[in-house]
Amino acid sequence: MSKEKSFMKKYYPKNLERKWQKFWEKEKIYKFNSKKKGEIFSIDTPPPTISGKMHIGHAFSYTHQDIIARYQRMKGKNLFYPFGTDDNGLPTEKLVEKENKVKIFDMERQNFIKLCRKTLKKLRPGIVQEWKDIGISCDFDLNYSTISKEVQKLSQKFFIELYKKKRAYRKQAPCLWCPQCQTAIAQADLEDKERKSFLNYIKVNIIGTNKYVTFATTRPELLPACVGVSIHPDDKRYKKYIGMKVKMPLTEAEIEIIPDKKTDMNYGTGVVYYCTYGGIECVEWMERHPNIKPINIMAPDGKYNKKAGKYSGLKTLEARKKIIEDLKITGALEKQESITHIVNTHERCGTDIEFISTKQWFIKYLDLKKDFLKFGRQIKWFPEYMRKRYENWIKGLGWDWCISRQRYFGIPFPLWYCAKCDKIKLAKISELPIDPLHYQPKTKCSCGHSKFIPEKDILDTWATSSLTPKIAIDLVKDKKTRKKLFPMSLRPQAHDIINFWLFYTIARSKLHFNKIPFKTIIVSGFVLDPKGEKMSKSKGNVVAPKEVIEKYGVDVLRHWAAKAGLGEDLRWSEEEIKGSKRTITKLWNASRFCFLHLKNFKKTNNLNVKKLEEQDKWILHLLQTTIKDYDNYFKKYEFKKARQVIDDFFWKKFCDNYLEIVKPQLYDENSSEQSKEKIKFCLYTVLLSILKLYAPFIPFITEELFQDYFKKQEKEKSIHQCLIPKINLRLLNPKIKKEIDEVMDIISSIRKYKSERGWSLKKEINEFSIRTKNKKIKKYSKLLETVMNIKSIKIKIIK
RNA sequence: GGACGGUUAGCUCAAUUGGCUAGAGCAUCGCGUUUACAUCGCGGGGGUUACAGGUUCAAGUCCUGUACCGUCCACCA
Repeated sequence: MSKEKSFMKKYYPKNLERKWQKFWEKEKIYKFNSKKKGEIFSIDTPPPTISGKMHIGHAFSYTHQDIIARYQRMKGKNLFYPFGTDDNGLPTEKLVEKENKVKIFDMERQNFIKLCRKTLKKLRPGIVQEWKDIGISCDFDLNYSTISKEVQKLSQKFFIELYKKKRAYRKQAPCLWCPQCQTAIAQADLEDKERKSFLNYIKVNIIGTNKYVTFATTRPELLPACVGVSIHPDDKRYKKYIGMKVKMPLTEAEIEIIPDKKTDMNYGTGVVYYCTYGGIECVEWMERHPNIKPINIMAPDGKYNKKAGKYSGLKTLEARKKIIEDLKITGALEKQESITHIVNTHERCGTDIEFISTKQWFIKYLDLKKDFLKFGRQIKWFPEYMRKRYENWIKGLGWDWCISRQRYFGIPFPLWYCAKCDKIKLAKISELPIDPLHYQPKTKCSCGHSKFIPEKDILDTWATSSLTPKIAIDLVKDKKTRKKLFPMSLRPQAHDIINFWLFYTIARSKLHFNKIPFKTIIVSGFVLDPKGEKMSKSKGNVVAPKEVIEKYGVDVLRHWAAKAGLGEDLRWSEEEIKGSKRTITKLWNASRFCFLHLKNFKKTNNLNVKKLEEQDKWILHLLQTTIKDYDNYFKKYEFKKARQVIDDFFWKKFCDNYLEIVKPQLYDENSSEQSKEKIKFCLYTVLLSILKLYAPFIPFITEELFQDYFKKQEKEKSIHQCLIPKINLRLLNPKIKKEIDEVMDIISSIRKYKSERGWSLKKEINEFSIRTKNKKIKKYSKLLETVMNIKSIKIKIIK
C-alpha cells in the first residue's frame, strides 16, 4: 500500500473507541486538579442505581450532561465531575434477588446482606464500565458508592443531626405500605395505575328500625375492619339517622352513623363506610375522629390476621372474592357496578399499596414548604418550566417524609431503644458507621438500664442519595477546595426524579446547611419508542444502548442524543441514527482529504490574514460566526442548537462549498505554491476548529483525528484539553461575506443550469454570463471559472 | 379535577424581542461518479402553520376561546 493510500484508512469505531477510553483513563485527562487556578465547574453527577443494565434513556441524559461538562472543560474551567453509584435499598435488593434467584424473606438477614455485597462486587465494575463506554468524562477517581463505609458514616451523621434538630421523629401511624416488599414507603414512591374494579353496593340495617341504608365501596373485603359510617350533615335523605347505629353484615358489628362534612352527597349513595384502612380517605377520616379505635386486620405481608375472623390468612383479592360471595348469600349485596379507577401502587414493584399502622421514622418538613419553593426560585432551571413541576409537587405534599424501611440492605439507623423505658439511644459520632444489630451502646440509658433493643430498620435510599453534593465534595481532601465546591455549579438529571432526588436534595440542603445545593439544574427528557410511547420491557420496545453502540459506535449515539434539547423527549429512530452515522463518516472522510493535502504543511502563526484570498476570508469569517453562535447557545445550555450550527457549518459551508471551491485550485498545477499555502492554512485552522467544536459531542472520533494528524503540531495531550477557539471578528471585513454569499448563489445557478440540461457538474462550458448589481463580484470571475469549469465567464454590472 | 408542555411539509424538528418568498434533515422524484466520501453531489415537487375569533401597517409568533396529544400531580368512598 502506498503512503497516499494510508490516508484512506477506514473508520472502525469499535477499536478506536476502546483505545481512546483507555488512553483518557491512563493519562488522567479528566482528573480534577484542586490546585489548578481558575473557575471550578462542579457537577452533581447522578449516581446510577445499581438495578440492572444501562437503559437507552441513561445514555441519552448522561450524554447531555457530558456534552456540557466537556464544553465547560474546553472553556478552560476546572471540572469537578465525580462518579458514584447508588447501590443500596430496594432497587439493589431486587436486582440481587433476580440475579441469584432468591427471595429476601426466605433468607437470614445477614446472609442476604452478604449476598448483596457479593453480587455488587461482581456486577458493579461492569455497570461502571457501561458508563465509561458512552464516553462520560468523569474523574473516575472521584468515586463513591452509597453503601460504602464513608457514605454510611456521613448519612448516619446527618441523620443524627436531624434528630438533634428535632427534625427526625418516630411515630406510630398508618403509613403507606407495600405488602409485596413488606416495608413502609414514602409519598414519592407511589405510582398511579388504572384498574378495573367493582363498586359494591352493600345494604345495612339500621338497628331498632326496619329501615336500611346502602353504601358503595370498592373495598368490601375490609368490612371486618369497618370503624365508621358517615353521611353529610345536610343530606336530607339520611339526616334523621344521625346518631343511630347500623348492623354490619357478616361481622354483626354495630357502627354509629356519624355526620361528616367531607362526605360527597352525590357520589355512590351518599353513605360512606370507613375501614382501617381502605385508603387515604379512611386515614384522614380517622384523623378527624380520634376517639375511634382502629381495627388493624392486615399483617405486614398483606394477609389478614385473627381480627378478620373467618377471613384471616387471606390476602386482599382472595378476601374480596370470599366476602362478596358471603354478602350475596346474606342478601346484603344490592348490586355491583363495574368501574375503572386509579389506584396507588408501589413504583418499584407495581403492587397496590395498603395503609398499615406501624412505627416509622419521619423527617418533619411540611412547615418548610415555603422555603423549598424559595430555594427552587434561587436556582436556575433549564428548561425553566420544569420548576413548575417541582413547585407543583411541593404544593401537593401532604405527609412528612417517611425514611424508615423494613428491609435489609441499606444504611442502618444509628440507634437503639432502651429495653426498659423505650427511650432512644443514639450512637456517638465517633462510633459511625455502625450497625446497631451488632453492637450495644457503651453507656447506660438515663433510666439506669443497660439493655437496649437495636433499631433494625434501614434508611430510605433517597435519605442517602439526597446527600450526593456533600458525599462527592467530601472526596476532596483539601478543606479550602471543599468550601469552593459548595454549592455546586450544576445538577443534571432526567425529569422523572424531580419529585425524588431533586426535591429531597434541596430539602436536605435546606435542613442541614440552609443553602441551595447547586446553582443550576438541567433536566433531560426521555427516549420514546418510534410511536412516541414509553419504552418498557413488557411492551418489548426497549432499545439497548449496547446494541446501538455495537452497530454504529458511541459517537453516533451521542450525536443523535444531542438532537433533543433539554426537557425534550426524543423518539427512537433508526433513520435518524443513520443520519448521525453519515455525519461521523463525512467528518472522517473530509479530515482524510484535508490530511492528504496537509501532509507537508507546517503550522505558522504569523501568516497575514489580510493577504488571504476572498474565499479563505469567507470561510474564516463563517467559522467565527459559527463559534459565536455556538458559544451563545451553550451559555443557555442549548447544545441542540450548538450542534445544529456546527453540523451546518461543517457540511454545508466547509465540505459542500469551501472544499469544492479549493479542490480544483489544490490540484491545479499552474497554481503557485504560495496560493496553495494560503488554502492549506485555512484547511488546517478550520478543520482543527471543527474538531474542537465537535469534541464535546463526539469525543472519540475527534480525538482520533486530532491524535492522528494535529497532535504533532499542537502542544495539548488530548483534544479534550484544548480550548474552544477564540473569535476575533474584527479581523475580517463583513462585506466579504455578502460578496461570497452572492458568489455562492451564482455557483448555485450555474449548477442548476447544468443540472437542468442533464450535464455533469464538471462538464466544461465555453461561456456563461452573469448579471449583478455588485461591482466587486468581478474579482471572483477567475474563481468561478475554475470552480465551475467555464472557459470564460462574463459579469455584467446592472443598476 | 389541577398544573405544565405541545399541535408548522408524508415523518422528525427550525423560524432572535411580531418583520422580506415559513426553513432543514429523512422520505420522494429527476440528474450527475477517474482524482475525501454513492455513508456522496446538484436540482425539483411537497405547507390555508390544529380550529375559531381578536389586536396590529404586519401574526407561525401576542390575546381570548375550542379541539386533540403528551407529562406530572390530586382524586372520590
